[in-house]
Amino acid sequence: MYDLFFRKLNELEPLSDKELDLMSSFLTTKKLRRKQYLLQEGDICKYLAFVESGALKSYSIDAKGAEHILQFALEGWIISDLYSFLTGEQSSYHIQALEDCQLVLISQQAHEELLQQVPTYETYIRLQITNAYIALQRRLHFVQSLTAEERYKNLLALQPGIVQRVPQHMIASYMGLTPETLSRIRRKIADQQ
Amino acid sequence: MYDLFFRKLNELEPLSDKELDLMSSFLTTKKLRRKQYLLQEGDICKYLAFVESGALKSYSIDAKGAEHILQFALEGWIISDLYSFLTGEQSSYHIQALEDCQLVLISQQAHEELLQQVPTYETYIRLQITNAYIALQRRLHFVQSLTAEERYKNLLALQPGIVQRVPQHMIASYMGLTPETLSRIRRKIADQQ
DNA sequence: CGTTTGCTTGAATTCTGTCAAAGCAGGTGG
DNA sequence: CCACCTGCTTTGACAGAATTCAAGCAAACG
Repeated sequence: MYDLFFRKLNELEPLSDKELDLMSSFLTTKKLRRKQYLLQEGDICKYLAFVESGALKSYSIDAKGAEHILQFALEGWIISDLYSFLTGEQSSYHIQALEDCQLVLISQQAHEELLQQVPTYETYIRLQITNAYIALQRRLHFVQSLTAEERYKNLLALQPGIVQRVPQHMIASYMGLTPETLSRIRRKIADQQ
Repeated sequence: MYDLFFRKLNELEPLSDKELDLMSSFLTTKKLRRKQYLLQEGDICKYLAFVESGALKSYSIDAKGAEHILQFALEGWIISDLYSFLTGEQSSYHIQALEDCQLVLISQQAHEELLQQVPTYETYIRLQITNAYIALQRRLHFVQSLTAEERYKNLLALQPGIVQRVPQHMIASYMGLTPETLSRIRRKIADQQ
């Protein structure tokens, strides 16, 4: 149930049996079917969700009803609305399964306890948040300095898994483009070769 | 010298004299003249810089030699290249003073020590990083979902201090626009009224 | 087998970037 | 005190990129 999650932590530092027991006692698991929601706008985000298997997206709906994808999460990733999770404020995002998913849920309380009691957890989470921050910064930088075509090539190179598994119109939404524009960019890249 | 910095920490939790002494012993201060650099591309970022007074920008230079502003920092803000600071890798950013500045510098070593020994520091930094992450997320969301005009109005509403103190072509760079486009947007907004 | 879902294409329109030039301070030295 | 920089902003004309709206096509699904 917690295979991949424990393996990730073990890669940082071997976990004692005591720590494993402690973590098992605080964590829960959840299955989501394709299209089911982990979080909806207006909810308070109660969990960090570690993805054991499957794929999810987080997105918001703007004033005109259009969907804007913020993040995808595949196996081994964590997805959540960190803002809502940490502050207890209402979320303005949705998190939805793109495929059937097996998740490990970390509640706010579990998170607090584990930060205190399991140093490896603390290291892992700090690393994840730092990486998330850096990835976000890089993404913003790319949006500002690269053309859409360059950004798509980048995504192909850096995140091939996502491009393969996620419908193209969602990639477009993630990139801040219309599906038509992305389709034309792909056409152009194909013609170049 | 550390007035504003200590005041910020005190707002979270009153600091003991012992903690104040400890912090003073680890922190250093630095003055920067307008246009001087705190960090240049290729350097390793050795400090978190808390701004006591003045203003700075962090930016990168792209393949075509164009400048892209990532962040501004005014009094009470922290500026750094978190990635380089935390990992020890070379930075791909520059940090430069826009006005004469008075800074509090937190070295990597000081950061480690203070995280361990001053709980209020740990709380403060965690809060800052979380806020930075959330702000970045919101900014990315705005870039994807709002028009340039809407984003500029947003900036005026949320960060009036920056718009007043920073030259307009830098605001344009921060927004990922050319100065000409921003000028036309301002014209359009003015005409609406 | 019909419906849904996703991808592609075309034409018209809007937005943004580029290049070049002119205007407008504030500051400096003569 | 004035003339002249210099840094910054504005404007115009044009080219290129992305969006919008509409239509068509193919694969997947119940």
